[in-house]
Amino acid sequence: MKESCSMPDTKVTLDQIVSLSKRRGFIFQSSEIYGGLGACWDYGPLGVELKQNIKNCWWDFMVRSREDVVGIDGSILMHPEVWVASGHVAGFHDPLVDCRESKNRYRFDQMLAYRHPSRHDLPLFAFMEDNPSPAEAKIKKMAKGAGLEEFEVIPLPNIAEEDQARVIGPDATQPGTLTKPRQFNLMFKTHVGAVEETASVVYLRPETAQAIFVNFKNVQQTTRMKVPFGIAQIGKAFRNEIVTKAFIFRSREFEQMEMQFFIPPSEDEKWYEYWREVRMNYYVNQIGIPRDTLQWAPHPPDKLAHYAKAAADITFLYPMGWQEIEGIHNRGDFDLTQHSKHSGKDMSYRDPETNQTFTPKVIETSAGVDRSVLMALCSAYHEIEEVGEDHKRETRTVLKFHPNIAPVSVSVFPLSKKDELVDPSKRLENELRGDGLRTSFDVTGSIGKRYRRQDEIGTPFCITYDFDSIKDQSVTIRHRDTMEQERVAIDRVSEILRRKIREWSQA
RNA sequence: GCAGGAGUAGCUCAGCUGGUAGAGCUCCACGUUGCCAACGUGGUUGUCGCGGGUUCGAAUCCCGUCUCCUGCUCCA
Repeated sequence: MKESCSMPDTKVTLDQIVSLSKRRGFIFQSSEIYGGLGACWDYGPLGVELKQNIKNCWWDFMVRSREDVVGIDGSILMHPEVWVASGHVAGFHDPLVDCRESKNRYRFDQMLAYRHPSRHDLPLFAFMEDNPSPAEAKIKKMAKGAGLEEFEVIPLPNIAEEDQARVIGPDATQPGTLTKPRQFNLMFKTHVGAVEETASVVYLRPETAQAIFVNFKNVQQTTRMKVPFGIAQIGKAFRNEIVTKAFIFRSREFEQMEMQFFIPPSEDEKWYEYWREVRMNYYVNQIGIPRDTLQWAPHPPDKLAHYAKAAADITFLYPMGWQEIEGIHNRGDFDLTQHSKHSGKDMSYRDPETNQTFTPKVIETSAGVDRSVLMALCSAYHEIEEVGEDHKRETRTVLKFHPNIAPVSVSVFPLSKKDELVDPSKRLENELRGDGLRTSFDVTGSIGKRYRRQDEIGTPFCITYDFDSIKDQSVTIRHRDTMEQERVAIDRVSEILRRKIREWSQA
């Protein structure tokens, strides 16, 4: 019997997750043999199972188990006008300026500058349109006798090329530290049709939500759903991120799990509260994330997105700190109103009971699939120090996945590779697979090595078929988290395992 | 985007001031063992991230480039 001591304080690093992901086939870098493509990742055989389980979990919870939510699967390419209506065309094309001195970045079109009309020996003092005071303070110090009232204010984009070198940035002390404005197109552009013409430009959607909004009427009328009800969707979205980050946390191609819940205008506070609670509980109970590694991050009113009335993020304690895993937003009626204006189509809803007509408001829950995968990996990762009888210390790496998301639920081993054990254990595996369990089978190496392999990919249960099994028709179930073993009859294995998985959350 | 660090076997990494690549683990086969990384024997694996330059000769020096990590910044 070995003693084990868990070390929950040992912080997992992103490097450990990246290394394990590659070693065991969870996640590979995209196009690796060509040197990789920035911030793009491929899911391997175990990774795709984990990801699929996470998506299925979400879909079952948000759609199939509820009467008031239905699903859609919208196309990635949409009419370009959709992104004008949604505000993305305007919001995603900001010209930006960097300051080499202060390391700040500014919206070029929001920058102004104080310029002296005649004194070319003086610098130009740039400032943001809502905050002129730092520039004014600098003028007092540096203007060599010229008073503030002598300066004229002009937009920075109107300043001549040759004067750019004299500009002092809003947070800089030296002139000439601002870069030239650069246009960032955060939406991926492509063309419909084989011939590239301006008229054929379309975008890869930067969020899945718009497919839901533009289909609001279609879905409502075909399903005869009554407000309040929700429309859910899982799908890919694309953003040409300037800064990618932290493995699969922020990539340019990613997958979202979104639900837009349509409600009467007066009920938005109530439903906003409701969905925040539902979504937080989901991570704890369905995915098995410890509550103390999850936290709310409300958006302060001045930082809200252009569409949002209120918003809060669920954040998870990743190796790189607290980061967003899901956003719950009160979008108001912004989206339906915008699409109604731009398309000219009526997007309002008539309540059959009150006969009132209104544009529904929307509560959005928007979660990142890839971020959830990373969260699952980070949260599950444990290194446990084992001390053997010979006092040799060794580290056991265990992914403590909730069985709902574990890529493999049960692995079956014959104790020896003799046919008399291999054949019946193989039959047992097939039987379990037939009962809907995700199974694997391993005959190679020692039994201990096989347990450790399964630990490392997070398989919650292993079953060993030994020489006694032939006589007593029983096998050993070995538990990943406790390493305990129990002897059970073969014809009850499937039922017992499925019960353990079902009751896992309550355990 | 800025600053710093790093890219050598599937993984972790060594390889000094230039002399045509190495360890541990993993993996595979056979034998042995028979419930927690066992042992023995044998075996597979590298365009030293990529491109160019210097040199008789480059993993090593120089230039460029790509990718990853960390911090800052940004984020619908």
